[in-house]
Amino acid sequence: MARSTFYVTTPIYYVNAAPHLGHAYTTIAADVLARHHRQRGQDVFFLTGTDEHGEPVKLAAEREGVTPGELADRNYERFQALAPRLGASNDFFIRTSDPRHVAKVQEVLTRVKDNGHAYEGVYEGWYCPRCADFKTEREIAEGNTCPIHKIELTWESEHNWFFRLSAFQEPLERLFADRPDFVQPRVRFNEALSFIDGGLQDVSLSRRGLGWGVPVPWDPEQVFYVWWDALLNYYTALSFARPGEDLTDRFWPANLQLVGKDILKFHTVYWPALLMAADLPLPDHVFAHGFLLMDGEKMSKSLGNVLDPFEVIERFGSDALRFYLFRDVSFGQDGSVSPAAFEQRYESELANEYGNLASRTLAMIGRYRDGVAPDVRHDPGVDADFDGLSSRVAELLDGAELTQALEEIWHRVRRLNRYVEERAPWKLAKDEAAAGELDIVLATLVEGLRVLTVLLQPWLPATAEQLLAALGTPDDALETAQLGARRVGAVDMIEPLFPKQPTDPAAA
RNA sequence: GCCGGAGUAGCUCAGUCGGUUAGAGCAGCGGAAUCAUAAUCCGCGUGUCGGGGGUUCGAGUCCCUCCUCCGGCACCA
Repeated sequence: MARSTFYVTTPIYYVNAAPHLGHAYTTIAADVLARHHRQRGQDVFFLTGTDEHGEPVKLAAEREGVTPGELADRNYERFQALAPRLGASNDFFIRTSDPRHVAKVQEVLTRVKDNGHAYEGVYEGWYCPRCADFKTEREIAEGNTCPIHKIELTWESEHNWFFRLSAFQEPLERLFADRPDFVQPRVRFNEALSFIDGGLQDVSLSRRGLGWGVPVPWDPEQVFYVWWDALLNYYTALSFARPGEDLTDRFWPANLQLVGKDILKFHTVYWPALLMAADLPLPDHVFAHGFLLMDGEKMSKSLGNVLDPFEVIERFGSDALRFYLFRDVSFGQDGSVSPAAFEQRYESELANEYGNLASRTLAMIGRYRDGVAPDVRHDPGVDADFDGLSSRVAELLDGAELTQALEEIWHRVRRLNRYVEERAPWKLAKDEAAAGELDIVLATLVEGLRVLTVLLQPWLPATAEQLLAALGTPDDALETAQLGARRVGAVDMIEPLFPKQPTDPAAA
């Protein structure tokens, strides 16, 4: 069924703004999937990076009195540093300012032109001389002025290059008809399709006089409109991510491209059209996730109650953030997050349910069996609860259902806590005659804990590594996520996995 | 305006092909237990499944209609 390779991408992040929770969200989602597919033994490539060209970067640089390249360098660092802090395992980090990317973009877009999909045309519109760019209807401020420079706009026309998007009307309609899972979730598929059904018009391929971008090889006074340059990163990166090696044939087309719903159109209309124009195969799926809201509103720093990923990581660790974001908000939909909700989940689920399950299990093995898990088969009474779990998780993650998959696993965390109460090992321990029964209970608990930890690894990589090491079963391959697939022996006593934290008064 | 979603317990949501007394988590109340990070477990819900109409032996689940909220409707990276 599944290919033996798995290529997943995040959007490349625009260096004009600082990294925030939204960036962390997409990166973590991609990472969960990348880690899961590695657990399946697949050859995985996970790409993220920064988008550095375009007018907004140029303007921001001007404001700060630096060159666009200097601004990009500075902000790139912050995004590049974000991934490891999130526990992300990306295989490469692309910058669109990389000369190898630039060269590849030129190569692909030249082919698009050679294939007859580019033509010279005239773009007309309201123009701001200071921005050196055209303004769209929505960007025009009161009195026909530039919202940035507060000066009057002039009606100008510019000769530049156009991409024949209209020629892909029918191919795109066919794509959406043939592949109902090309765009996920369904609501985004509908949105993209309705956009296409509205009739596609040609779009600018290049901009004149901007300077900060990928030069058009056949018309050096122009640079490619930043979206084309940006979209192509998913393809170009493979050609130079590994020195001396071209990974393109191995990983292209991508299996899954994660995007935010705000950039749906570019990834589900422009992008497949561009690939078709360049004779390149299309990705299997584009998945658009929703927005994280604060108190039901789009995140806004001015409100001051933003869930700051760096602060959360600082206090609770990256695993806790990774868990929370997919636990509290159904992946694919919009949902609210807050520091208070985070702390609630952290304490009740990570500390009390899962963390404490590990603590009580290890403590009982320590206390009753001198730290060695009994070498007996687990209780068949829990088989029904674990049978098919790992394939169910895999099936859900194939549909990028990160929240549902996590929910399935969490049912079993609760199941094991219930099992402890049902069997009351502390009572069995007082009865010599029940020693065999106690062995089974302890073996079942530790084995169940091991299986769940393997399954939780994509969301809780640092925790899983630590706990599996303590159990002496470091293998986290998905095939080991079956009761009885491994046998735990001597275990190490470890500190609480998710120690309780004093409540942050600012988070109330 | 057009198109697409959504409206289910106080809160957040699940409900696959229509079928037994509509579910989960959280919050609340009561209880049990003591292995554990005083962590866990059990019990407790008179919900007009947005309103109305229809199809059906039977509808939260299909059809019509109305109301409310959200999103999309082109160059914003």
